[in-house]
Amino acid sequence: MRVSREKAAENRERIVAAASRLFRAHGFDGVGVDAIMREAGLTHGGFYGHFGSKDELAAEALQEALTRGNERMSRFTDLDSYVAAYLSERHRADRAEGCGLAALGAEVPRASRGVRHAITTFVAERLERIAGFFAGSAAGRRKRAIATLAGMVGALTLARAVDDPALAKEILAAARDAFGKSS
Amino acid sequence: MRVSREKAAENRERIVAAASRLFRAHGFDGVGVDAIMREAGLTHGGFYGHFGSKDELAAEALQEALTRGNERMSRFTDLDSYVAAYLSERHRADRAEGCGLAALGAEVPRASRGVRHAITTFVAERLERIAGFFAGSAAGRRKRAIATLAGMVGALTLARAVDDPALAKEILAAARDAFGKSS
DNA sequence: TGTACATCAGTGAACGCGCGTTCACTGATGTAC
DNA sequence: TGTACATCAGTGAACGCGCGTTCACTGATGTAC
Repeated sequence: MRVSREKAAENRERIVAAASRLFRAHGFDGVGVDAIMREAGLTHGGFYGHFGSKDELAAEALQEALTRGNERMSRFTDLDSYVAAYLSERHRADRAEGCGLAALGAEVPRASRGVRHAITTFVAERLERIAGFFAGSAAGRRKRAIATLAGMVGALTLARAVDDPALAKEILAAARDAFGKSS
Repeated sequence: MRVSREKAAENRERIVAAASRLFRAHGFDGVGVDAIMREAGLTHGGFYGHFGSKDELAAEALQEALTRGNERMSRFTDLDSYVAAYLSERHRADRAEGCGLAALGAEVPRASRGVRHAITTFVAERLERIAGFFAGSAAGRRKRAIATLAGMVGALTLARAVDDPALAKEILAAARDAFGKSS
């Protein structure tokens, strides 16, 4: 059953969006092509009409997750609300729709070149964005931005890893307090 | 070929040690029972004489990695050298022998109960250890310990993820500077 | 201390299963007249 | 604008492969006398 070019392009986007969510929730190795295509409302056979390999999709899906993350965070104009949104209980609980860096960052070193490149570009962008929240010299703002991004990613990872809800909450609160102040 | 009880116990330890290294290097899903047993110098068939499942081994191997990590870090008596050792180029490059939390932390939320429990205990221990480096009220020291541990784990994750060596180096240096001061 | 036998750690073939990938086919879409 | 045919997005069966796990077997170790 052939489908209109418009519909095919829309299907492709749905595959990327489904992969983006499923990879963040279950890791690159934790989701098969089959599950991704089913989530997108298609059958697995059509996959290779859109992508050369699962790996190629992984790079594109992570890219998409990171871009969407940038868009979502762009509405915050001060460090405090920026960090509070990132280190929220809601973000902790929702890996599938959350930050791709926190969800997949640890898997990146063993992933393909495309995936690593997407992450590198994203980290550079994020650092520039966060540096903009600080005052002072360019070098000082950049160093503070690095410490802030590291603290955000690390705190979210810890809060998600731990199986004690009170400890998770405490980690998020302490990190919001430590990293949410630009002065 | 039966083997002495002593030798069998030693073999079991070698399996755990091999798994601990391979899981940290390639993730829980990235290594098979076969590869672990081969690394331990055995054949895969004997695996289920020692462990009930791969998952059971994963919990024990992570536990071992974290315990060894605590031992390795116990010789540092001040925050500066503690953080410098953790955020070193050497630690960045050697995932297999490095911190289990940084290597596998992101996979923990989707792992078994045993794995999550091991991580939680470890995080609690680490926080107490780091809090000991600070002065002031117990609550204040604890909050600083949380921010420090989050920053350490996040910075190592970022430095490993990025494919630009200069950026990786910059991240480690900035984080050492930000998190290595107890005053 | 020496012998006879039971035990059981480790071996390697085999299992079912799900994975990434391929392919012949279908039938609606796009195009040429 | 309408018809005839080529194109090609999507389907579903099939592929080889590696995975986690099982099992009959082996032969050195441990034990009972």
